[in-house]
Amino acid sequence: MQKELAKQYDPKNVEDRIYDFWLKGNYFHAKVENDKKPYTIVIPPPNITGQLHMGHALDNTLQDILIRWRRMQGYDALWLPGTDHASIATEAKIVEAMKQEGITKEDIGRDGFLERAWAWKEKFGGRIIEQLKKMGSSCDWERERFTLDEGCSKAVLEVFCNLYEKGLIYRGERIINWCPHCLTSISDAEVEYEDQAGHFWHLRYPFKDGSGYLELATTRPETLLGDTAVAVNPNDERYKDVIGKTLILPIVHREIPVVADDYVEMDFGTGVVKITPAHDPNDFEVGLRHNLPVINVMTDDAKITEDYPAYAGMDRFEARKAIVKDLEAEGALVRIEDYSHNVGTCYRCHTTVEPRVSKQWFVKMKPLAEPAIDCVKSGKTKFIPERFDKIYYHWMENIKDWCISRQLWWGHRIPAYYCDSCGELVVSRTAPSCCPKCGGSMTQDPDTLDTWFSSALWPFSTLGWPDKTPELDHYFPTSTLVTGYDIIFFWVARMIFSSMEQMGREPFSTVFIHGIVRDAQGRKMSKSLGNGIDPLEVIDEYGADALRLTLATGNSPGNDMRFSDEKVSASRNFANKLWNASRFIFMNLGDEDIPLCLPEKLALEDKWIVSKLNGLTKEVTDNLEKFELGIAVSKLYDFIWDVFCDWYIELVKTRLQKGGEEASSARQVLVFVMDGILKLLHPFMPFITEEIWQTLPHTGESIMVSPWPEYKDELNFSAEEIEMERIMTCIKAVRNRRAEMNVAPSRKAKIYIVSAYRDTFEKAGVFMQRLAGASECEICDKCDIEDAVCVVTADAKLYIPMGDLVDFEAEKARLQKELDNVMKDLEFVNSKLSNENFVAKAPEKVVQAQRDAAAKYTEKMEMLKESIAKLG
RNA sequence: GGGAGCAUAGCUCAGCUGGGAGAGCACCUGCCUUACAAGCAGGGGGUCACAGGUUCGAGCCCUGUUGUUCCCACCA
Repeated sequence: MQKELAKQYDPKNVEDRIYDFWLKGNYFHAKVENDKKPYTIVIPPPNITGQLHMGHALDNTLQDILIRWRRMQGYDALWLPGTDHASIATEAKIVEAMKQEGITKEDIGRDGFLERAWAWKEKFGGRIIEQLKKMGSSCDWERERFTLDEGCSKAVLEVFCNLYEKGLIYRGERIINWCPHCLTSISDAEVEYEDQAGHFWHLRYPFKDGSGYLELATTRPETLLGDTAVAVNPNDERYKDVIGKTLILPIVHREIPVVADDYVEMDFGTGVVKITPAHDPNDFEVGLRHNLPVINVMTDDAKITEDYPAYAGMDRFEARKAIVKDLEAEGALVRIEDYSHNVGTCYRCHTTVEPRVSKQWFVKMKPLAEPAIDCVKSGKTKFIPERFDKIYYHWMENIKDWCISRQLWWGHRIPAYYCDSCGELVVSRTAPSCCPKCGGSMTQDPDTLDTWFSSALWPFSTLGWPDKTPELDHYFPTSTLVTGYDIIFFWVARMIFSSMEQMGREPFSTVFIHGIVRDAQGRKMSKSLGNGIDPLEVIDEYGADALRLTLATGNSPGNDMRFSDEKVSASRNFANKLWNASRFIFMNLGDEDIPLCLPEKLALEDKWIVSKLNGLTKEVTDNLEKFELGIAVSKLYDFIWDVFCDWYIELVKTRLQKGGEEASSARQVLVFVMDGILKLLHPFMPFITEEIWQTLPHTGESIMVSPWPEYKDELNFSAEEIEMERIMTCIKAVRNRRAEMNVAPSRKAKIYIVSAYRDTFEKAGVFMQRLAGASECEICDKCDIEDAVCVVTADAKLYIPMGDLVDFEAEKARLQKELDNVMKDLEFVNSKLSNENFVAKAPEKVVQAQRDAAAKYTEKMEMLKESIAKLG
């Protein structure tokens, strides 16, 4: 570590050095310490792919803030699954290693979905780990990857077999959402609906007996090929007589029945619906009820099958055109209507999904949902903010079975095996050598599991489950899950029911939900819009600390936030301010050893700042306790900039210049307060605080493991706070007046102070000189100076003789205006106090506050009147 | 159709359990005051969306209205 602060704050420099320092010290390694209270945060795995986006940056930042804070509080804080996820800067290291190895983001895969993690490890993991070692990393990267890979696979296998044995996993023919582009099934949660302009094609199906037609409408005429019935509502008078009759399906000329089913709504359209069990979930249900045949008319990639030679091989949308044309030729098309409707699309590629009948694996959700609902209802798991409870309940209560099989090549294979000769199905933790029934050879199901199936096990699979490990014992259930609200269904809900089922208890006690990061215009960042901002580029320009501060500032739970360069730049400016304040302290340290405690004799301003810091410590801790990170950090920002830099440092400059005992105690207080500030700020801005802390006098090896400041009653000096603020009010008032009168700062003038708080203002002389342009200060009982500007505060009257600068008329007008304002204030307060209801019903504290205010205003009014009278 | 969030200064947003409205950025004025011009001092600027209600007192609580964003479900 260097022993001096550079003149210029350079985030890159600071962050590189600190990062290396942490790595060499192995600070990121969590050890299982059973005598310490555990604090565990669950994190999602996708980060390691290097496909970092702002959402990850936000996740990481909030998680890291909490972890660092808890660690400083003495918890055994672990960030799952890693021992090495220091912050988003970790990602920078990985990306750097990738660069060195010539591995591009494209090599890793375009999306950064969870599945890629395993592919990533297999293909590039080793090389990147080697490179990281070469770059000086002493971290146990291998171990982290290990938990990702083998450990989790074992857990997945175990859970799948458990659920199967309990009858909670079944294989069956159902309608599922099929993505013709990805060529896989997707779960309900993975379907995104979007409004699309389309048409309503009104068709008529003739009766077989020639007795006319039934008219109906469809938005997807191509599915007509698979129609196996037409349905009406059983209570519909209009169609009472046609139920049971036979229709001729146009074009195909197949005979289909008219069935009655409650599913049909009488007042929508004509009240007649065509039933295509193979291509619509509702129709499929109707089909089951009426024993209708299921006719699949499309191939995997949504082309018409060979069974319909006229359209075979046509894409579904081409086929639609062709079929409409043929319907028209046949006279079956009545009319076309414009219609806007919701179309389901794949959340990855946004291809229109095709509902499709196929054999898939499902998890029975009803029995799993109940304990999961109870888990939140009973408060074992709490959402922050609370309103997300409702969303969660609603989803859980209306949940359908979860389709978990995917036709993708990456991911965990389903541990199901089929006999090649007799078709026997075996689900097993180990591959069976032969069929238990006929002894034939067996083949494993080629399907893989939904990525969220394994992610749902994260809170315990990463801790070594199903083995009994000390980690699991110590850290489970975990403390906090930090994630965005967009992921509640995908991940959070599934972790809860999986944990309830497998572990018999909640996976975490708190779910801290944040919003999503939007661009400066409030739009969602997306690849198609090209408005995504790469956090690594932001870090390059402003530093990781600035980015973290930006993401933490103004972040209230559950709410979205906008991201803009201006905000990061403001954060960087703050870092710079802190840097310069530290430099100031550093420059004034001298050669003597500064003990890290308060001096015995504290001046007024010392007590003021110490007391303020003490209060801040309590507030920030309380805010963090309530997950109000944004509020906590803005309080720190205000304290550091306004209170510490703009006031305290300025207040002690004179003492420092004077030297001797007074300077020495000032130095001690400066170091003490700065130490507190740095610790409170460390979770938010770890790099710069560590760098500064290392340079200033300190105890301990790293601020990361130094104890979190605590509120202490004996450091509460509320009387001195009030006293100091009386002086500050005067300084502000004088500055204000001088600015109004355009008095050059270089022009000093004597200030006479008349006040009942004589003792206080006896101490104010130096401050008035340095901060209020006073040449000297005199406390007097009464002031008879002519030609003086008069400044009045609630506690004092200050006279500044400024000779020819004083325009008596203007001065009088100013004082009169001030008097008017004070009288207005007084009137307002008095109106309250004269209201009997107020005095009777408001709490005594509030009433007393108003009485005090009235007294203040009266006093000030008297002083102003006196001054005006004096001016003639 | 069901549900949720948001509406506060020109812009982006804070405002904790109700006690005379705040920050950052932008703007205006004056300052290179040996930590900092990425700065310092000062200033202007708000009917807290609208209408009712509860209360001694409402930006905050209740009801309704409007605008806006999102989530869920889905009628062919």
